[in-house]
Amino acid sequence: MTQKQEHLSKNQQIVLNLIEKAKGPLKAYSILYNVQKRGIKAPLQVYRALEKLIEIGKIHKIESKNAFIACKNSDCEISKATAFSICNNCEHVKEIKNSKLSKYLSNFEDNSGMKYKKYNLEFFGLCKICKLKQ
Amino acid sequence: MTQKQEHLSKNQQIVLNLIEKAKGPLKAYSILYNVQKRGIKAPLQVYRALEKLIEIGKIHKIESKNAFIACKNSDCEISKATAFSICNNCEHVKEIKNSKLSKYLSNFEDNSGMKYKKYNLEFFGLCKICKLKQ
DNA sequence: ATAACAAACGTTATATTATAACAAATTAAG
DNA sequence: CTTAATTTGTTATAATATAACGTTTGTTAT
Repeated sequence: MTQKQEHLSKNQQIVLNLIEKAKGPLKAYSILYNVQKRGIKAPLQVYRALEKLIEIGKIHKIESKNAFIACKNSDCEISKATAFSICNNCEHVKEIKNSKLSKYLSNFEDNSGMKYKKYNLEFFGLCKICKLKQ
Repeated sequence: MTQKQEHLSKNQQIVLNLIEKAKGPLKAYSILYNVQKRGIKAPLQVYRALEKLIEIGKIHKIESKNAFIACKNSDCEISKATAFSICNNCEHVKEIKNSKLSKYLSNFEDNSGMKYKKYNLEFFGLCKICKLKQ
């Protein structure tokens, strides 16, 4: 039994704490500004922590926003199947937890002869609240 | 009858020609270097053309790569439903044209009360060729 | 044709996002 | 304990993208 995900380093823990407390996805440099009081001084320190946290599935990158969000699903698993809903108006982002969807996509095959090991899906639209406002 | 997509401007046409000739996705600055002989001098000229071409559905952005690829599907439609397969080894990218998949995703609803207008899906794995090599 | 408006252009400067390279310190495993 | 692997700290720089401005071109409606 490996325990890769058990012990986070100091910087990794600092960055993860911040991301987990946040209401939405955070950008790398915004993370940097917010952890400077905790001793992290350079972008690279943040990016290295982010890289590791992504690798072990604690956070995900929202590619269309270059931002990072805590994993709310299967906390300690390496994430190779991610789906998000993104509001075009208020920018609210939420990870979609839907077993039918994930089953469907994990088993998806086309005629390319390619076996997919990982996917990332981003849905865009208006969230409930923004729909009412408009 | 609008004809938005009919007439591309000079810069838009230059950029589109290059992307359509390319074998894979191109990065913005690589596009820039390749169109300098045609009179485009600044990044912004490229980015503006890209923005327009995306808007009218002639090209797509591969978000995980910050790269741009010609649309091979419904050429002149504004694209709000995109799916790609990406080889982790050779970086080969291909747009997935699969009506079952697109129907499934276009009609997808979860319990968030959000109606999705657009999605982008990226699959990762090893392509046929790279699978053999490894 | 021409006025009025929108779209695209050219240009300079700058903002934002991310990585290279290297040496030192810390931690995990044999 | 000592070797290997990981993480750190640091400086510098690469890569990606947009702001702001004034000009030019293209469209539409008189």
